[in-house]
Amino acid sequence: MPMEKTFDAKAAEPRLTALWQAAGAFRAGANAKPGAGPFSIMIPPPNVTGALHMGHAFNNTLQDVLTRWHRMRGDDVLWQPGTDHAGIATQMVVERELAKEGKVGRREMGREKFIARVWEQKKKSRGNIRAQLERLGASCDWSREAFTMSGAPGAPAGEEGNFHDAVIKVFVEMYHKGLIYRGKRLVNWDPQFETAISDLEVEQTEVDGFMWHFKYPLAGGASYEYVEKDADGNVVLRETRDWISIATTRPETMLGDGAVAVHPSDERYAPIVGKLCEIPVGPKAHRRLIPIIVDEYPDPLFGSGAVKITGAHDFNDYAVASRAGIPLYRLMDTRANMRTDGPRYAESVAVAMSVARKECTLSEAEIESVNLVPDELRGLHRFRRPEDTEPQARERVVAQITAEGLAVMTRADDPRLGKTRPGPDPGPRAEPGAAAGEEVPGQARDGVDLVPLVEARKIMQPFGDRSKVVIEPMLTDQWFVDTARIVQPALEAVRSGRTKIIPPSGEKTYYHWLENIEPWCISRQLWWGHQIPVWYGPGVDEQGRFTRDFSFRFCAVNDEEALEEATREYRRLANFNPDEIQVFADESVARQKLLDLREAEWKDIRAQQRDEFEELDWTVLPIYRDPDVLDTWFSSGLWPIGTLGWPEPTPELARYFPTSVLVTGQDILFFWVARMMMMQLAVVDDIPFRTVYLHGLVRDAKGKKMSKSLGNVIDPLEVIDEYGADALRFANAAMASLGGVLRLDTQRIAGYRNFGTKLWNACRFAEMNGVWEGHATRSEPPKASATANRWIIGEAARMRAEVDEALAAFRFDQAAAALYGFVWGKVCDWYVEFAKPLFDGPQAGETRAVMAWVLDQSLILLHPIMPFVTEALWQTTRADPGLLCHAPWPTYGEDLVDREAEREMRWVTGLIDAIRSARAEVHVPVGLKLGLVAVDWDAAAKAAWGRNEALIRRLARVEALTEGAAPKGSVAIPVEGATFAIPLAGVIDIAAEAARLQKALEKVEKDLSGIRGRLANPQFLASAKEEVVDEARARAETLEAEAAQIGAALARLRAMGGPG
RNA sequence: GGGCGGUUAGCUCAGCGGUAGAGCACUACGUUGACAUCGUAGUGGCCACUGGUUCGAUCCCAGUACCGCCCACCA
Repeated sequence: MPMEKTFDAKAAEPRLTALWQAAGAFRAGANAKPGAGPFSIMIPPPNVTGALHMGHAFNNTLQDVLTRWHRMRGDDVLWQPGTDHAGIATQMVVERELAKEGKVGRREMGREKFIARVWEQKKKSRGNIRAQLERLGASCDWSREAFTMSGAPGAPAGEEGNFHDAVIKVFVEMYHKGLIYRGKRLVNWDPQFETAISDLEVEQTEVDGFMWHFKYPLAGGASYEYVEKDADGNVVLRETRDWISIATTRPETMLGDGAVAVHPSDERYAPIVGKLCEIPVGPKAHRRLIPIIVDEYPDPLFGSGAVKITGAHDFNDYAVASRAGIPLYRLMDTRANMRTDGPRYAESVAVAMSVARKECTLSEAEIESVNLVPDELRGLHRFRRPEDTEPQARERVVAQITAEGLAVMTRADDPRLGKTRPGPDPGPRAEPGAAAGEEVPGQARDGVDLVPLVEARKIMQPFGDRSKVVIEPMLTDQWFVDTARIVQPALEAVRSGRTKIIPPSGEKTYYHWLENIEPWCISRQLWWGHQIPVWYGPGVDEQGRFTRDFSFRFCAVNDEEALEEATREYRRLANFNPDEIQVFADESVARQKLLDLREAEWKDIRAQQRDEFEELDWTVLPIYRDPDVLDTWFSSGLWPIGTLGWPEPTPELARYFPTSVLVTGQDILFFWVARMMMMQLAVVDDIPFRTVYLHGLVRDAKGKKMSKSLGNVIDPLEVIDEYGADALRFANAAMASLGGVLRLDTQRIAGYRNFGTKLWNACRFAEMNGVWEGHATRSEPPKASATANRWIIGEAARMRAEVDEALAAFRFDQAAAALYGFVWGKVCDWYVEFAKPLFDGPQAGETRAVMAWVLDQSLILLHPIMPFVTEALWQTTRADPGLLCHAPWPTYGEDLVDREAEREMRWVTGLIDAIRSARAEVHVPVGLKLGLVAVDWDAAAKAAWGRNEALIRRLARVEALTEGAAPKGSVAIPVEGATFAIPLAGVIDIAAEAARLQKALEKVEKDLSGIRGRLANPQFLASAKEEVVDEARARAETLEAEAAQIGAALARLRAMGGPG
């Protein structure tokens, strides 16, 4: 059956995928030679409900190239696939689905049902990622597909696996080593998902914002002399003030201020340091007073130099407040609405005031219960969102202060005011300027009118990377990994070179981050994830009485063990009957249970005798599990060992860990790579991978980030539909130069599709000429006598070396370039053309054998990058093919390079090029066959001609050769060791030929003058390396000869008496 | 503000001490025993700028400008 003109990727790809799968071709260890060393890659797990995007396509192409390459080389290969449960992202997807289906929300559903629903969703989308990766040709071992939540409680059948065990085990161990701790800290709070997130999940974005300036009156009407000086110390302003000026971008947080801070060196405020000032919000009768303190943090040159300190809602303020012992007053709830809980405002203020006056100190819990939000602001959102029709807390606060005359005023024409007034918060995606409320109405220009100073300015605002809402710093109890204590080995592993990061700039970034690492907040207030294995029970006070604060903690691997441990502990403390301790899933139920106990039962249990104790109607002592789940990155941080079965001592773990290479985007260097390094080293005391290959973000052809809103997203599956997976893969490989920006251009993909067609047609040509008949694949080339055959064998050997070298150095672009250049530039452009005349000659047999070998090598060496078209060709061109993906990778060296043949082919192709070029320049019709005259040639040229005459005549389209002087009206063809002439009397324009030769001569002379100049410089001769000098001499000789030949031709032309 | 990159043909990028390269695009010609998803020939570059090192710099060093990315951030 004759081959089609093009490769039908659409039909072939599924067929080949099935062929590979049926053969188990990608199983761990498939095609491994006896005694082979391991090569393992862990896939960066995509989100389980996700879809493959271009970044994945790129990333997985590179992994697959490496995997296929090593597998063909006979290494013991594992490419471990799997997916990530992706806490926030997946929970978001499912909640959205629920909303779309009009079903009850997550909270109404309850935790257990909701998690079951997420597992359903997982089942639904299961196979998506796999199918998409298979379309790309990814040769993962799907029989080992892993999932970061496998084996978790509630996991349905088919999700057995022990990844969950691994995660819990690590938590428990780290807990007991003190590497994980719980604490009340200021964390980044996402009010959309109502969870804490880590620093890395916060995006700082510049948005249009406003800065308000307010007066905080001094307590009791006190006043001071405010003196402002310029840089030279001259007094520029002196006035008596009974207030201090404060600037803020977040007026609503004023309610929680604990102090006003100034720099210790700031003379302006020295007179009032230590005094109290008034927060100008809330009912006048209950104004709160706060101290004016000194701290290094305020910048005297910025704003008024005085900063309000809101320890519970700002990271810098938190640090100041901690240093100064200023209480931290939380103002908002989990949705960033102003708190509605706790005592009324008046009562809360009274408590806060007595703290400020140092009349009493409060415990953390007591501070927590204080709600300083004025009653009329309670329940409002922190600021007005687009969907809010009414002013929220921020606007109300501003209005109150302004109405009271405590806004700092300025001339209406103050340029700082900007054109707009504060409106609803625009969110991060809004266009610049969209923060606009209404335009400021025209003002009198005489300078008399004064308006509140509200500066319009760009401010950096933190947004949740998934929710895109403004992050609120919140004071909450969270779990942290004490990263400072596990970071050193991770740093050391890279410093020492045990793990290598490429490109090297990645190492610098890695060091920089790890050397300045912050504690890692690992608890998330979500439901989908690994629930933290910690249980809380009632505490026991010094008198041995139970307390209601659930301050006892037990860390264990599951409910049963937690119960056992709790029993042990309570028995020790209170001689307690284990049957009476129960685990509750829900904190509030547990607390209620505890409240239900009669007051008597609380009293001094330890003192009770056992029998007395039993008389009490004591039903149960509740303990409950921490409702939070772990940060997704905590579990994916264990991906390398977790997928290999750890903590079980599996053979795969022994075989494939540490893994060979991690291929991933540099955007998750911190999120994932650094954490895997730290965790693997902390848990199993070994590096997770020997090499980390980092690549950039895939962008569109113009270098823009692909995004739905820009509409420039290129779907890899659509690309595969249109051009085939091989084209996309080749484009990906070709883009992958180290450290470059990745711009994906569909034009380029089309070009590589054409490359596949080119290869296809070269094979089709071979097939039509019976090249494959009786051919057996072998790594050593057949013996050849024809120069072209000897030459192409050497070219193949060079290419093979280049490909191996490039892949070993992760230079996928260079490997791709070498293959492209060989297949198209050497095989198709020259060798196939040479073969045509050779097939008619005495060397037809050897030529067929060599062509078969050369195409075999092309298929083998291209296979890692273009698996489909190469496998398809492999299958169609031989009777008993086996699988190309298991074909042995060649190892022959450059000893196959035949220098003699190479030199001769250079001469032959040079002559052909020169003739073609000359013909084109003097406009000889392509179809016209011309005579050729050897005007002058040496023995080598004669011999080369003799051996390759048929090839030259065919490709240069010339007739038989004659010897003799250049005929009148001929074109001169100077080549090494010979000058040829093409008789064109009457056909050519002598002037045009003269111009052509003149141009050629000028170029040669320009080159020559450079080299002569260098050779004439004694310092060059003295300092340059010997071979450089020799090379220059040789080059000069060649150029001189060429110049002479052209000169002679020109002279002949002139002698002919032409117009030139 | 700190860190890391980049600036080479119209475009996208290689190269990185001694002849400036590729692909695409462009121009002209072309149904030549596989391929028009093609062939042949060609046009196109003070290798960002300024200094320095060197016999010699696109390449090494310093500075400048512009462009990216990451981290931190002034209330």
